Amino acid sequence: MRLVDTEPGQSRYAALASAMRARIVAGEWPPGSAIPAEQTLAAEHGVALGTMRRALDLLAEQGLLERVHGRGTFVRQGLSGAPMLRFFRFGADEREAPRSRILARDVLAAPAEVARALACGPGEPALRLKRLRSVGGQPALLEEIWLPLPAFQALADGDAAAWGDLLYPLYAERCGVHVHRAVDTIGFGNLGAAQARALQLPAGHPCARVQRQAYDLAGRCVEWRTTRGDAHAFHYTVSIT
Amino acid sequence: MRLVDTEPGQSRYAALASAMRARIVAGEWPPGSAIPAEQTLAAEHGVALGTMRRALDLLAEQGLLERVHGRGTFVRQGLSGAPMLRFFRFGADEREAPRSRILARDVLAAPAEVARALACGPGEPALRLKRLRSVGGQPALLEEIWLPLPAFQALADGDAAAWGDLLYPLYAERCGVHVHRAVDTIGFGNLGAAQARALQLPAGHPCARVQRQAYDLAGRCVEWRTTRGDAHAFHYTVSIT
DNA sequence: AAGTGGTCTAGACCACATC
DNA sequence: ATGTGGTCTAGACCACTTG
Repeated sequence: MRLVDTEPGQSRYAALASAMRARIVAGEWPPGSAIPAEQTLAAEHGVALGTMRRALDLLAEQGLLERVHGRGTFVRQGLSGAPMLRFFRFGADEREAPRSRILARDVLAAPAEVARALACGPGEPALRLKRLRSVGGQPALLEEIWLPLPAFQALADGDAAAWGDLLYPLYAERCGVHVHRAVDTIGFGNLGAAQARALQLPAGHPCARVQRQAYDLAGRCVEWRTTRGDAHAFHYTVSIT
Repeated sequence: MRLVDTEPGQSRYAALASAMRARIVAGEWPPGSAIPAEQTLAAEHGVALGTMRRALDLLAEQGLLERVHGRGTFVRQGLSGAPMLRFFRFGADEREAPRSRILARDVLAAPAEVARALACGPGEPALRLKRLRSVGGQPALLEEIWLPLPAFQALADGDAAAWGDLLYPLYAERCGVHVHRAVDTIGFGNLGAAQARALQLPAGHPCARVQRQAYDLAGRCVEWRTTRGDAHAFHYTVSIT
């Protein structure tokens, strides 16, 4: 029977949740796989079923686990799509899948801000991508993406044209990196000359700027991205309570 | 003992939650007051304590109730502040409370879009406010606010200069309207000449536009508001999982 | 001390998915 | 049929708040 350190003031189920989180982050059950049944885990930790359920519910709320009635409890896969387009409304048919094209791929010294976020030494080499996303054949979003380098070496080589339209599944397949959480910071700016050209807009045109930092299960920042698109196409809804 | 219709496929606690929601919306316990103890409610409905707790937890998650250990369970007051400024970063000292000034107050026929949202007949009279919010003495946000009219008659009369800096507490005190939920839609645009003048910016300057619809406990739209501020001061962070 | 919500238990039974 | 998660019960005990 596994014992759990119970800090005073910490409830049993919270301690159990931490313990389970540690086992998941350590890779005991890889993303997408099922963890043992509630009964098994409860017995293993010597607690009542309800207490273990409470712990697992907590982790599910936090997005670490996914519970499926009748099938089991699973470690969540990475974020499915890259829902960058949810911030924009372009006239084109929404059902049509957006297309991606890699405009540039270079190994460069990361700027200070990027290096700090990615936790690689300042000036250390990183992989930089420039990417254009199109909707209905029209250029819509321009992205600049920084990836830390030993981890993403697999993307520095090979044919980028064969990558497909979604990056996160690619990260998972080719580099074993699962994006689990992301923080987007929205701001406003103006397009530089080259950026405007890529988006077929006049230079200096107003743009919405979304700066994203993406994290894996262990909380490491694994992607630093800036996305720009026509400010007039920007549209976002927030519900507050 | 109160009985609850249990639709097939609906769990007991969900049905209980609906029943409690109805009693709250009906005003059985006004905002800010405590509801009876869990034990009492459980007995009243003839269910186990755990089941009633589950129902109340659900309503708490939905923001309808607020649970306080040792004191009781309370019907939530309206949204505390009007956190419109969370969308912006102005240079001024953040600790300093923003100030408000009413620029105009008129009873007018509501435009079609507003009338539809407020569920008053198109062209029926409504109260329109124009309001300027300043931070550190500098004009920052310009607001246009529409309120449905029999309900807000108390604000059509009296001295608007004495209103103070927050509107939602005012709605509660003077009109008995509690704002419980709001939906903000963000976009970018350009300032008209008069708007720019009020904000001390050049005409045509880019602005962020936040369109808010606020709802009371019963789900009625009780406020329609558009807020504009310098697009370059706009700044918002979203976490996704 | 009394009343409130929060935690934990042990067990029964139900609903869903799979073989 | 079996195994999974979801619901519900009845009760004990703990932690926090108030008079």
